[in-house]
Amino acid sequence: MRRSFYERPVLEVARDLIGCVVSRNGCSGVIVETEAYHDSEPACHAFVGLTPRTATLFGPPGRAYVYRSYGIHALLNAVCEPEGVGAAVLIRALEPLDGIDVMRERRGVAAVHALCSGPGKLTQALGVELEHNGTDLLRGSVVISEPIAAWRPAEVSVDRRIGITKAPHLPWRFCATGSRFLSRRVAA
DNA sequence: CATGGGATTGACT
DNA sequence: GTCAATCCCATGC
Repeated sequence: MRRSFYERPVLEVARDLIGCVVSRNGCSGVIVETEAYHDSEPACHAFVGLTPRTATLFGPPGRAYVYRSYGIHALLNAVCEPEGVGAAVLIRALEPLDGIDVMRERRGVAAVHALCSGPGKLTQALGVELEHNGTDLLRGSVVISEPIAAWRPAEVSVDRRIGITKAPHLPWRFCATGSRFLSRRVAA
């Protein structure tokens, strides 16, 4: 993946990340669900401006933005758009590829479709933690790479974002159409 | 310094 | 369907 891939409008990147591969220390999966966040809308953490928390979001594209959600889960994002713009793509679900037994151990569940079918689940399965905030997704310990040949990028479905109270109507969620590894079905 | 709100998940009715 | 766990950090006094 090139740096320029991320230095684009966050909605384009969110759609194009479907089918790409997230890897971390032997575990990997195909991205099947994403959501876009941008500092122009209130659901984005960067809406409040530049603070210690949002510094990564306003930083260079292609880095990981990892934060703690509900005091329990670490959520993984890919920072987008030029430096100075606060925008990122939340990685919401993966189709597991490699290291499935390690993922099972970390997650405490056996079913493959339950390993990475949610933003908090996939970080637990891959061992992504807050210490990865700000690391480079091109060459860090968490890497996103081009789609593999075996995985045919399906059609992409669009839906409203999940679990937010602000700007809930924006159609900024992207899913691999028909995937069995989503966090939720796409609304009809 | 005290308070309150989550980009969630799993357990339970 | 409901609900609590748990902690970072933004905000306000």
